[in-house]
Amino acid sequence: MRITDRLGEGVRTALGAAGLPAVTDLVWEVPRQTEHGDYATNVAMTLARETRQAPRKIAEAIVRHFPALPEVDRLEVAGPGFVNVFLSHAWCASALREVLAAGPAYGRGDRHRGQRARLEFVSANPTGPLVIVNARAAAVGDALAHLLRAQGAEVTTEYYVNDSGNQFEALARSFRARVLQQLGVDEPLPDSGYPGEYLVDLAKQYLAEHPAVRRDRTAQAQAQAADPQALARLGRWAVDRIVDGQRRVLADYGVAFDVWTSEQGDVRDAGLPAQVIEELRKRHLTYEALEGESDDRAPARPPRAQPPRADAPALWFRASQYGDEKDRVLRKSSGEPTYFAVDIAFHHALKFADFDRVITLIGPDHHGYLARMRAALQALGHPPEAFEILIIQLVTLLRDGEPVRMSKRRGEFVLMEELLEEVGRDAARFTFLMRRHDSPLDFDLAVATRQSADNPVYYVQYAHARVRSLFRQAAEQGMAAPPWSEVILARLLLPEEQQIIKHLAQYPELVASAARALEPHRIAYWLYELAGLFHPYYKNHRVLQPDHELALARLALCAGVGRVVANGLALLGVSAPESM
RNA sequence: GCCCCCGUAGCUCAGGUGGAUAGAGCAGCAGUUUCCUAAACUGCGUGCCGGGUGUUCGAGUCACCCCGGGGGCACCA
Repeated sequence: MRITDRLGEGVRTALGAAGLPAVTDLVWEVPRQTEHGDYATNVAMTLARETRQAPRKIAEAIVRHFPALPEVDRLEVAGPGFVNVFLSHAWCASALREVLAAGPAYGRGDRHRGQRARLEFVSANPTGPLVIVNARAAAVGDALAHLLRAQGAEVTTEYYVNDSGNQFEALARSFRARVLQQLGVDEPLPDSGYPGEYLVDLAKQYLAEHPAVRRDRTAQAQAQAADPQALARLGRWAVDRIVDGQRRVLADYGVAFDVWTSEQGDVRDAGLPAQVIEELRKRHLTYEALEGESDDRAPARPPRAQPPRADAPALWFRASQYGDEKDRVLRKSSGEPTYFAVDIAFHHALKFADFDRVITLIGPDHHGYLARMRAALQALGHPPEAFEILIIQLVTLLRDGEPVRMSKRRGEFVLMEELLEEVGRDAARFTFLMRRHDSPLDFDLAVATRQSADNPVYYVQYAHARVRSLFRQAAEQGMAAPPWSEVILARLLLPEEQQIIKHLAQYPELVASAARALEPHRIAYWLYELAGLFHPYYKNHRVLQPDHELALARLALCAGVGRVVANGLALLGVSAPESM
């Protein structure tokens, strides 16, 4: 039973005994200052209005009638009417025992048991290698998957490959130009093409694998003639290689996706867009119109945004009925479904097919898309809260304090694999997870490399390594640790020791709240705090020492710290080294 | 013009679902090693929490307005 539940029972008992009304939601918080106890509740303040009594009087009544519990040392009334609870040494001992008994399972819970969540992240366009911001999304997404699973959710991670549409075509044309260039043809890159060097390498590889093409002037001519079939095949070949490369880099990063969904193969070829358009039409949520006819408000838009005039009508979705600022096109006048329609189909027919929760990590440049997506899904009967979007903010890469300009269009970017090579997987992940995912991040490569020893990740990992080292040392001294249940934890009386145990005891609640809020960075911060408690303790108090009983008790404490550090780092996808 | 996000110490950032006297790292300065790993430890902080109004017993946190920064606003994806 959680200590807060136990304390809650005590308060309820006290309220009853004092003749005060019962409360439904009882909030316990950990005060910022230790003088304010280990836990505090504001219940007296919330009851003040209803009972027309002074908060402090109510708090005093609660304290007076609070039952004697072995977990509780004493209670105090403080400030405007807080009830502060100070926990006992006995409780600390049992809390540590719980950590040691649970082991790797410590921190797991069932808050999200029974929930089936589909979690999509990274989903970079298959037009080039992964870059830095993809590494950030991968770190956050993977940690979220771990977090939700730790709370009992069934999570399927998904990578969506946009292997269709304009960008795919631009890629295919660029690749064809590179292949032709390799064949000695003077072929320029298309205007909106991808200039990166990786396509040159891929072109070489392609020709090496297809010696016939190199010799066959017909094939060359065919490619030049822009046969759509041949171009599509060529593009497909390039995209497959590029996606393979992305998959490899992610695997090196420790991120493996459960599902790789292809926009072309799984959504378009399956005919899902037409189905979903039909479904919306049946609900009378569509209409045909030329540009502008639909919109009586005619919002003043920047002149350059004028779309080309179409002479055939397009099919529109009444998104404005569901909170979007205007209606949106589902089917272009050309008869092609828009990306929006394809995406609705993807969400409605695939993502929501077997899942009750859909979480998608996107870049800030896509956030304008959220309103229309939410509108469409709501129109199709999905509750709006089931569709969650997390914005992964941009990473500004610095080198010696100077921003590194990145643009896929210009072919200038720092690759994810270069980042991993330079700063390492653990440091990269932890750095990303030390920030809120929705706030922009400055990442100075030079600093991260040069001062790698100052990186918080090493501070945390070192706490684990120290514990492991301690146990190696203990073993050498012939001090085999007995079952922890036999160790006299009551010997842990130092304030530092009590404080560390209390910190450890908060871990399960922390995991639950980080999972609920979808904020893995809370784990990283908490681990950093734990290391900040442990290192000074280790420095100032000898663990392995003549007092055998005390040595064992301290070993048990260190085992608990090491255990929870390992558990927490595992949630973040960061390793817990045996030694450093 | 409309919408979204951000604004906390010199810098980078934390500040559960509103709680008590707002924190950490870095940078800077001064120290610690006969001692389980110095990737460590100890000490040094005068912040109109961008500004204003409001809600509340209580606002860095919630609402509205303003200022400043970023992003978005296609029959592109």
